[in-house]
Amino acid sequence: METPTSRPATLDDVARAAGVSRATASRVLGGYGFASVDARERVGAAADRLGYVPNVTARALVRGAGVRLVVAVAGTDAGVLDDPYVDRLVSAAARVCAPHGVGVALEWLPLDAPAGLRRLGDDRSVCGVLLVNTTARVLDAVPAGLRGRVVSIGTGSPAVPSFDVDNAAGADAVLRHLHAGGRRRIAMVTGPRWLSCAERSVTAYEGLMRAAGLPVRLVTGDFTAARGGRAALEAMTRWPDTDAIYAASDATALGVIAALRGRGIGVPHDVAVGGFDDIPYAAVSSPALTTATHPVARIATAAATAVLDGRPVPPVTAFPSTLVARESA
Amino acid sequence: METPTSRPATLDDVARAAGVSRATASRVLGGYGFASVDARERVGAAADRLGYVPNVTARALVRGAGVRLVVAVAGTDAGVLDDPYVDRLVSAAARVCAPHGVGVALEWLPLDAPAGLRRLGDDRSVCGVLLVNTTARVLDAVPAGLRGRVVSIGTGSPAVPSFDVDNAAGADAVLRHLHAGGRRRIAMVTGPRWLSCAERSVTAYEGLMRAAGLPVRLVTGDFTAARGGRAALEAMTRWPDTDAIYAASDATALGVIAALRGRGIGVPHDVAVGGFDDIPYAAVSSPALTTATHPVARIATAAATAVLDGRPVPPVTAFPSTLVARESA
DNA sequence: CTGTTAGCGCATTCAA
DNA sequence: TTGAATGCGCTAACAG
Repeated sequence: METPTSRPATLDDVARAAGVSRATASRVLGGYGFASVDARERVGAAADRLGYVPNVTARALVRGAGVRLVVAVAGTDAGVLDDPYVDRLVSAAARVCAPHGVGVALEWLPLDAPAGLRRLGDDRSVCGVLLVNTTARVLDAVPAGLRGRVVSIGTGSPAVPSFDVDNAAGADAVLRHLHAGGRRRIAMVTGPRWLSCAERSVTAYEGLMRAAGLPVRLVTGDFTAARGGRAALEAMTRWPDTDAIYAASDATALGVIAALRGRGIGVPHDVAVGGFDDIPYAAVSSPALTTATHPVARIATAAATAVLDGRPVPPVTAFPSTLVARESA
Repeated sequence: METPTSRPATLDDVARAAGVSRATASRVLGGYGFASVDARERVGAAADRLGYVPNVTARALVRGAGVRLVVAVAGTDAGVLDDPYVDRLVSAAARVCAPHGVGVALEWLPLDAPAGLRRLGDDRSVCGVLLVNTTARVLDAVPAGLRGRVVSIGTGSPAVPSFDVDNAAGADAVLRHLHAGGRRRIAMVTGPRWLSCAERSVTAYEGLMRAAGLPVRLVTGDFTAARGGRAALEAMTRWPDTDAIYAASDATALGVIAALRGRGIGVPHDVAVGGFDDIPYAAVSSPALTTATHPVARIATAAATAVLDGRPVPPVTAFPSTLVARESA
């Protein structure tokens, strides 16, 4: 805090003020290598007297490290970025990255042109990539240069470790709850069908229905409330005796409930509704939504931490999803 | 795409492959300065043959530019970061920053120790700061070194341009709607009282109530649904004849509605409820929420763009908020 | 334990 | 119009 109006202090300034060489200053400030107590003290004092802040850019350059973590969301159009789920991922990642001097960038990865990934691999300023909404095609397009610094929030591959919620278990829990409540004609509003991690809950649904000898009633959704509402109406038209709807996301479920209400169908009296995600509004909706947890922030935190640390990661890290029984089912 | 397994190409590689000097290659790739058509062609060809991607880190270092945009959220504790509003801001900023090679970091700024701002000002790797939830104290703590690269999402100051929604107009619109619907005993659940941008809607409320000769009934909230619910109960206890509640945020309003419902109070029949933000779930809640718009993503986009561009910015950029009349009022 | 020496990859003077 | 040289701020060998 010596000269408030001048330019920020550099390592050189600190070294000079402390009467040591730049290398020594670097060592004590960096915390590695040897340094006498005396040197340590003087450098430390000089540093905070001058208000020294290491220049992350220079450090990254010389170490060949990156300064950006890219969140790449695959999808048919840039609209996939307009999703509270993505917001939460990015925000959690940005929070983890901050203390490391790393920033987060958000990009859309065109589903049919995953070649954009090559660019990321060749960009030395990128310290890691978080892939979101992966497909087999996207995973195949991951360049070798990205190995070890790319993870998937969703389905993984041999080259791309996965960090994801256990969709199947979550779906299972909600569906069993529906069944335990006496529901026997359960329709499901899915997520986008191209999304492999969302397919896991569809698989769980189909498996459960078949095992119980119940009809399989699928309507395609896209995780949005608007589409959920339309899907619910479609389901009730095609199968009027439906007594429960399982939605692949809470947003979808809220849309389903709103549409049912609009049709004068009582929830849960006539039709029970279950969701997935346990978003904040699930607790205050009317009726309060029965759903399964989805620890989005924890997942993003773990994923970002993994690429920041750069240590080897198990091929798949599954985060449990547990039932939250409320009023809608 | 010459040698896929080797290290990413550098400017040197491109220059060598094109048979020109590094300086020339830099000029044509950077788009500035002169270069013969021939040189331009050869460098361009070499660049994309080698899959050259400029190293943002090196570029930033030499130009003295930053590589990170820091979103600093002021608050009493780190919990302020757990807010969908913050998520949206960060996400929108990360989207704008991506094409510039800039990443976004998210930090909590302790309300009583805004000295952390000095560190940001002295950090040469920080290209800009987005202040969120500002107070006078925080604004005063903005170091001179940050001038020109810091903006506020909320209240500003002579040194910190403001980008914010027109809270007063939004509050005004909802309150007038309530009044037009015949409500005369309108309570308000506020945001945190230390938050100056949230106080603007309180001021609007008080002004309107006084002008209409109506009672002022304030309960302090914190933008959350949980607190909104408790506040609603408190209001109905203190002033049982209350016929409308204006909440400073949609989350609060949803909490209010849930609490009222729990007490058997009909919305909007007994008590009308208005919110602010127009979050996605406002449209599908039951009853659908009457509220005013809050273009969070647009605000963050404009704010981030302003600091990235580095051009002078007007002291305050207000984003309009308009009424969305639905069922709750 | 410490200082000297080399760069990291790039933009930008200055001369040619 | 181009190339050679310089340095952004820092870390990592290396030699003292």
